[in-house]
Amino acid sequence: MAVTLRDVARAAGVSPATASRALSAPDLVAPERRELVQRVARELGYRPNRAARELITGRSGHLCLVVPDLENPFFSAVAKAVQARARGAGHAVVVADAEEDPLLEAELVAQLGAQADGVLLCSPRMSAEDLADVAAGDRPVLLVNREGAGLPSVVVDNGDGVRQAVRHLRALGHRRVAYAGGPAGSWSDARRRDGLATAGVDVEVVDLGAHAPVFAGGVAAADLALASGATAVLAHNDLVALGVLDRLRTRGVRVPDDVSVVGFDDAPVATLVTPALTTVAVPLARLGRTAVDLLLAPRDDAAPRTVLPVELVVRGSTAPPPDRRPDLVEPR
Amino acid sequence: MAVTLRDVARAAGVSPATASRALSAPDLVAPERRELVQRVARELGYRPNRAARELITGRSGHLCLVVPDLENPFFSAVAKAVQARARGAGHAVVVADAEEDPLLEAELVAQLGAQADGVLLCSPRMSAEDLADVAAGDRPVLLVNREGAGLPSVVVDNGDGVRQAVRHLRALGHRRVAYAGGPAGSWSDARRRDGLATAGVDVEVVDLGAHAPVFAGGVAAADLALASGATAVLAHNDLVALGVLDRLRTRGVRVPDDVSVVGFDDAPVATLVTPALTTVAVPLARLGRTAVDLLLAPRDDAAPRTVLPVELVVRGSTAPPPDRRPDLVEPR
DNA sequence: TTGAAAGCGCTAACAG
DNA sequence: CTGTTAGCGCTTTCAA
Repeated sequence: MAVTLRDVARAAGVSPATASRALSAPDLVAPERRELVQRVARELGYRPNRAARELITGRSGHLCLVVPDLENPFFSAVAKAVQARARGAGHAVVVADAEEDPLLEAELVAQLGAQADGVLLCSPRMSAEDLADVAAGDRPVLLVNREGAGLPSVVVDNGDGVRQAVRHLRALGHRRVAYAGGPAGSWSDARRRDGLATAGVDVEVVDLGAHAPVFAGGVAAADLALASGATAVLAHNDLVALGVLDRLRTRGVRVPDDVSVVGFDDAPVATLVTPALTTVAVPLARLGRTAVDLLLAPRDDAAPRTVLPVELVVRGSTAPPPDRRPDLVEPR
Repeated sequence: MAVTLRDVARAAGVSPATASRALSAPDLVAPERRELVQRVARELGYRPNRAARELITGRSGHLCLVVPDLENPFFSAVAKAVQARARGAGHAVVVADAEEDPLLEAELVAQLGAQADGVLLCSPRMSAEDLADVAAGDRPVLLVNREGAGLPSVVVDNGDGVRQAVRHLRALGHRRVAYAGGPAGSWSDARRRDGLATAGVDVEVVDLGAHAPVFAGGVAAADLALASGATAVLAHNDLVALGVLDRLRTRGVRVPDDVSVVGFDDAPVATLVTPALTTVAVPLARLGRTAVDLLLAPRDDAAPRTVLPVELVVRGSTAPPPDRRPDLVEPR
């Protein structure tokens, strides 16, 4: 059997209450007894029983993180940061993968969130109604990469991101840009479309429709992009951009000579390919850290809506369009 | 306040004991009362308090998964599978990222593992001694991608993997292959070196030394590989292989025309690049699922040591070496 | 088959 | 500042 607080108290010659206080609220105990208890606890290898503590305090020491897909580098980056920050704050993290399924997502939140000190909902795919239901619970919930239901949130400036991307392409001389959008219900995708509509530069944007936020989605989008006559493709995220890149290459289209490609997120994969991806860098680690800080902070005022800045990173996948490069040997 | 078992019992007109049994051990309750209680519980939205249950049963309903780096696609793939399988078995998963740090790893296992129903240690970097300490605890521990300390384990056939890779290269005509190894303490890396030594084919293997199991490690290894005069590089994993690919390209070396590259794992990134990576496919999801099954299975016999098969997947990054391709326009 | 009662390990009043 | 007491929500003897 494990060492209990009673064992420590007995060995230190104090009552269980004093032992408890010496470890959990040191200020309430006389210095010498406090240190005695702490020393004894250490020597005995005492580890508080979380279940017992939770039963009375109502706090489990667990945070719950729900993501649509752990294998997506965006989410694994956030998960890593969340996990690290939570550990620093004395919390363990229960991670749940919703498999891009809105229903499973809602169920996971209900199940796992119930016994957690707080829930981090990352890019939730669930409907606004389900989100409102989630928000109605008593435990704190924080949205990452989505806003809504009056819940506190951390997002990035999606509109500014696409604006930076489009301006970059316009500066290179592109006048017709295709947008390979993300999944239908994606909140961030909607924000990016808004940004596109208000980019304020003389660029025609062709909407390629919704695509799964993965490599295969990009492959499908590439053909549409080519058919659209656009000279540049802005992808929902880096994975999609990579799919575009791959398909273009398969079809004999050179990047960036013939077509430019821009990603979003700056996930680690962005620099794993050639040409390296020009992309809108999202502060992934900061997103995760901020989420934990906000979730754990005392909720004094109204639900805070935090917006983190993004920054275009120009790499090898963007260049002037063919018609702007008369120096090319074979312009077509 | 949440709905408690007492509430359910009262509403159903039975004692708390009966209500408890109706939900946790249905066989012990008369059919009609059982169904009454279950219906009332459902209607009231009753959710058992895990802490209270754990306090008495000793089971938390949590598994603990410790990985060296959540952002490494190998581990995120395993984590995803573990999480899915655990959910199916009614368990939540606490995920911890040890940041490739053996000390932090040991600490995490001690902290988080203590109150979990079982611990999944994936590719642990810790010393054999620390591993033995971990094994000495009372809760079940299962090793993934490592064997040792008399603990049950699930691994893949590393030796067979490198053997398949080397035979493939030999068949293409390569006679000098460089091995870009993984981190110094890596168990799987040691197994692969063993496999290399006993590949049983007429191939000279050049050891490039230890490298971080990430992109940057491969970049460093590429220069060594070039200097070694090898015509093919076998990398510790796909990330390293991608680093090799990138550096070779930067230095003007064509893959696979001048040098062939083989990865290990077949992580999703393997098909995201051009040329797509020839690699030893590891059944990542199966690894995770098997780990959960074994951890949760009643430990009847001695610690099982499961070995999963691997399979070489030939893609575009391997081809005959230059001297075997006299048809090339520019052999050098 | 059911209920009463005890208690898991810990913390939070409440006195002293 | 410290000890006594009670009890968190649940399961599990033990009797009935």
